[in-house]
Amino acid sequence: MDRRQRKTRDAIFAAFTELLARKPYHEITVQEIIDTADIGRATFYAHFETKDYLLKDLCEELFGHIIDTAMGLPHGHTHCPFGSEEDSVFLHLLRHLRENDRNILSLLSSESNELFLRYFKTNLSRLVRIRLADTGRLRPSGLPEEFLINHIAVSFVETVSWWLRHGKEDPPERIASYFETAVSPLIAGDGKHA
Amino acid sequence: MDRRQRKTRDAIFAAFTELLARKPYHEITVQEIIDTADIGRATFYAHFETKDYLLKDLCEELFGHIIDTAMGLPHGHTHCPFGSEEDSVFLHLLRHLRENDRNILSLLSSESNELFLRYFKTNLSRLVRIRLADTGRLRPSGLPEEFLINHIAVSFVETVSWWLRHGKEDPPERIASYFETAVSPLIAGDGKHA
DNA sequence: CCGATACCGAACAATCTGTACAGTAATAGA
DNA sequence: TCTATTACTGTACAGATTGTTCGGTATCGG
Repeated sequence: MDRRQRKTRDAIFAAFTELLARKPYHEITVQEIIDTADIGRATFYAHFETKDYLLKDLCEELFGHIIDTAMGLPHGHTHCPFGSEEDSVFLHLLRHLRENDRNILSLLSSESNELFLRYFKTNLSRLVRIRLADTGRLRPSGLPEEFLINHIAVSFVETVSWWLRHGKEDPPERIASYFETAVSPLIAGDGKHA
Repeated sequence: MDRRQRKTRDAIFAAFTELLARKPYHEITVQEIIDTADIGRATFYAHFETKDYLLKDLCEELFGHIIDTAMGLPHGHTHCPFGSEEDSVFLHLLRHLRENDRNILSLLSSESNELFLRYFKTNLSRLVRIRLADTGRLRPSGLPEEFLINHIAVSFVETVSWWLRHGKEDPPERIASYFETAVSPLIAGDGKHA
């Protein structure tokens, strides 16, 4: 990809991210993004059809990347579908988030965080689905699979959201344990492993 | 309140609700609302500062009403904080929702349903908080109270959302049981009552 | 019946959007 | 290095939307 394109694209993402930290999404105008990124008007529209598509592309890059990384992780060697507390994917995700890679934490803490939490959830569902399918057996809860996947994904996203709203100082390990406590009763072989 | 005001207000709510069933919130213009409600431009702005405030007022009326009603319900005579499956507040809520009172179901099923689910959650948290405080004891899960309240509220909202996305034909009783299965492990005395 | 109040409808400036176009600068590849 | 291609600039533009103003009319409550 042309170096100019990359620079412009990055400048737009950076400007957009910066603005999102200051004001809600729907109050940000394309004009502001253009001014902040210091680019020509036509240039913006050469890259993104609209502000909504900009958001979409940004989210797909961010969460697609994070989740794909997590999907590539080894699935753990324990009998627990989600791994023991020490090496669960979720703990990995929390640790990764805390590093504020690409300002993803800022976005998830912003006034428009719901937008990002939604994308987070969508991508996370993929991961949960795979993990459940891979490791097979669920506790016989009688819940439809899709319901369960959704429930777990949402629970994690809400846990992250709660983390950011409340004690950001809480270590990822504790947050992960909250999450596990909330959902582990629904998962086979993950009852009380510690 | 002046009869004229009520009529106008209702007309606006009705028009807004109708439009929301057809297109997402952010694609609806004030002009469309005005045209659909068949009122003068200045009249709209005499009632609502902005489209956002219209949404806010509508939601507060809808969910405030529904939750207040539910809060007024007897808290059940069983030992279960949330009542047995047959008379839990949540089952009540599901039944009430199914009646599509004031088109609340349409709104929760619309493309902009996230907007409404958010308000739903906010109001629901109030109810959950009260119920938990009233009936006292939680299962000793070690989770912070606010975390637990949020988790339960979100789980219910997501359950409703799932209900609307999937089998709308499923009876409220079954949906309620899904919800109870998902959260009851966290609540004292509500483990396996059936 | 009458004063108060809500509505109408048209007009208004201000803002934002998305597109077009002609000129300039940077890039990739030979 | 040279060249054809591609991306960016800057301005200008039409169209749409917003929120306000104001004189006139209709409806309400008492």
